Amino acid sequence: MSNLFEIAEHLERVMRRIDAGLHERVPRIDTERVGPLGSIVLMRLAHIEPAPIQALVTQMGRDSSQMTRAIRSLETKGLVLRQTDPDDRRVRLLSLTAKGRAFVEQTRDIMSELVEEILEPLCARDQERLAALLEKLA
Amino acid sequence: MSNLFEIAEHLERVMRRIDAGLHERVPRIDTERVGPLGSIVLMRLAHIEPAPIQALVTQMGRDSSQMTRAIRSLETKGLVLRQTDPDDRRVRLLSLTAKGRAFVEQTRDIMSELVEEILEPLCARDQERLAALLEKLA
DNA sequence: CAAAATATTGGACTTAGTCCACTAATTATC
DNA sequence: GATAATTAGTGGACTAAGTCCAATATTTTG
Repeated sequence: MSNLFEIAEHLERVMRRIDAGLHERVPRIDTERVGPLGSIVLMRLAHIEPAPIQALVTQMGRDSSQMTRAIRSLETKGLVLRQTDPDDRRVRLLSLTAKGRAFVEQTRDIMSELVEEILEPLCARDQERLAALLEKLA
Repeated sequence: MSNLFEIAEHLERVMRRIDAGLHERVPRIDTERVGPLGSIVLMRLAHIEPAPIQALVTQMGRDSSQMTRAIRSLETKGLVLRQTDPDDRRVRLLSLTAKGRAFVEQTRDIMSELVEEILEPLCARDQERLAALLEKLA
């Protein structure tokens, strides 16, 4: 495999563009001022809700005290609901509120817009090929 | 247009895997303890050396005082050379020392190894297709 | 009952990065 | 030749993010 590092470089460049694109969209995305961690938590939660805090901690590799604080902040902003799990009263099950769900939707829309911009140099068929390849990687 | 947000999600997942992979390789990569910014500066420099500090500041969108300090740190570690440009004695031209070049080589090797690991689910032909598509994006 | 797991709190700490103001040297401009 | 602009560096204040540690309360498991 001659050009593995070239692939790494291309990936890095694409990642940098995504980073930059997200950064300049922060004012439009982060209308609730939840910060980067808050956004990621909400996006993650949209996949796995209802989920115990512990699940977020391990899946995201964060510090549990950090996570507690991040979630409290999301809760006071009305984006997340914390309820004790009736089956195991030690755990708090997190779920998105309607407002939280709307936030995630909005974030997804803007991310789609960004991806569209980045994929612009590819024709529709190539875009689908790329999507298929990326899917295989996951 | 299959689903732009799905592509965004796949990209995000791949990026997370790269992040995680790099993170667990930090002890092997960052043998000179240059930190993440130092690494990026060296990698960037490998492309554009010899380059004035200003070029790094603008290309990387960093604070100039931060860059001055990062570069001084790299210089005292013997990874970078700072020489006044004879054509414009205001600017300092940065270049990699042999040690700096070795560091970049090592980093590239480890990144290649990581990319190889991530691309493992793809056959050789698909890997080449992916490389071609990513190249078009740049 | 003892041990383990979940969540939370408080505090100290590090790192990364930003922002600002200022100086010094050199070059460009009028 | 005086003045303005550019490049680089210094010092200091500041914020944000994240880590680490110790301790507690609650609940479940062995």
